[in-house]
Amino acid sequence: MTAPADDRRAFPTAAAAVPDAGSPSPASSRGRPPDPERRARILHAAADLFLDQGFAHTSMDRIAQAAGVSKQTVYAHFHSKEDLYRAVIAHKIAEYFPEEQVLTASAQDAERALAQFGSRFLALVLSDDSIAMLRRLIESAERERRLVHLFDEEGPERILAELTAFCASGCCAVIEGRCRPRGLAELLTGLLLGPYLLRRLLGLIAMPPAAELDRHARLCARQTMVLAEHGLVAPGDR
Amino acid sequence: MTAPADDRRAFPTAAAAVPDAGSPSPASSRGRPPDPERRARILHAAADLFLDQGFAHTSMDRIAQAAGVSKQTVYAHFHSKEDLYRAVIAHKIAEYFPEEQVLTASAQDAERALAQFGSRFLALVLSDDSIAMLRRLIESAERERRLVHLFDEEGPERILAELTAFCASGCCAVIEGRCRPRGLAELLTGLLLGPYLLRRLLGLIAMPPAAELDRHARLCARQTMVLAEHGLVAPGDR
DNA sequence: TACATACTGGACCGTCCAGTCCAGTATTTC
DNA sequence: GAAATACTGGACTGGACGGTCCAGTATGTA
Repeated sequence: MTAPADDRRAFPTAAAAVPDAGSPSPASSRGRPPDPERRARILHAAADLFLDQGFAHTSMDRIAQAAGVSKQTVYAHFHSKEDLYRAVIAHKIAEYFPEEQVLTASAQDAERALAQFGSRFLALVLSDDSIAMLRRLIESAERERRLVHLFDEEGPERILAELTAFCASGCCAVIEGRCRPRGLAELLTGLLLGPYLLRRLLGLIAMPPAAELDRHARLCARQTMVLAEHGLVAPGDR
Repeated sequence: MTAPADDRRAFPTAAAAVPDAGSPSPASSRGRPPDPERRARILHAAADLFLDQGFAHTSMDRIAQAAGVSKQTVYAHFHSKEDLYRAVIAHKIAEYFPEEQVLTASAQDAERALAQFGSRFLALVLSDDSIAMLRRLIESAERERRLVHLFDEEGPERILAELTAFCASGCCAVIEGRCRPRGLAELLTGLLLGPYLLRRLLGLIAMPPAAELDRHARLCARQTMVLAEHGLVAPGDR
């Protein structure tokens, strides 16, 4: 049910959407061209291994083997292990947060729209793949500041911006004027993730069933509306 | 302002409060006894290094050097690198979550008590040391299930249980009967951590100043009360 | 004093692994 | 076909590091 998982062929294009930290030498147009299919296989294999074993526990030999490619070829496509790691994370970020608009502005009423948003948000953020990526991002947070910022801009910030725009739009007349829309967006996402995020990161619970997430999302939407009506929302500038 | 940091001498006793995964051979009472001071220094140095470099990036030589002790001595006190790591985390857990009762049941009114709890809770959980430990716990979550469960029982679960007990007690008459106390406790902690936890884990923000945390805690307490009055709290059994 | 154990310092071993080299083969452009 | 580049497979290097060994010294108990 989680979005990705089947697109082994989406790599070349998707990877281009991101500051490409990989491939050395632009190469001339003579001779045999590098095989994008191989590059994709390497990236895919590396993603699998890095995301569930972590950087330190994954060897380049293992990646080459899993990709069905010689180690030399891996190094032909990516300068170093760290480069490959960065490329994997950057690619995953692009993969998890597609351009698609998440909030349908034409929703009947605000609460319902927020609940729908909540369901999709939780399904995305709490998915096995997403949690694995977050784990890796957190473990290398000190060493990979750039990646973390890239993630923040492409992920949380973009989603929050969208949600904020929705809250600020005429769509939810009830809310307007009562509180800063950004604060409202942060409140909702906080409520949504509260009971799950840390437990999920620690591996204490599995991905909850969709029905449960839906129920929770509806509750959170309701809570958000009530708090907004009471003017009980923090200023948006955290 | 964060609780620990000064107690280099508290180790021997504190460490005993925890399932001791370290020291080999109970040893007879003859001959020179092992030096608890050295053991403490090792544990302390290891904690510093493990917590801010991570397991993989910390070598035993480096720990021995930082502790001012020979490598052999390190191995005399702890069977292996993993054992030492476990001992460090276990010790940190005991250090961060002291027995002391966090909630003063004699508080004037419930909301005020919850706000006070919130302040202390945030100061504890968001502190640099605590965040570093959480990072390590998350990064090794797949490999160290036992540690994670130990953490959960000694940390989050105990705090939640305390908070739940408080919510269930006669102290907050407003709330009673309206909703499950456990659900209320989870709601409050979720609201408290929402805007901070992930950003902190990712290193996107520094520890917020106490004044800000206080303000946030008061808001969360208010929000919790309002939601409770509306019966808008999830069942406690997630 | 005799014995047992702890500690030091440093050499040492085995392993793992990132990254390189190379000789040969496959593909593509000119 | 020729030149250029990609890919393979495997051997190889160099360094890092967990863990052990040892000879000598310190420090405790009987």
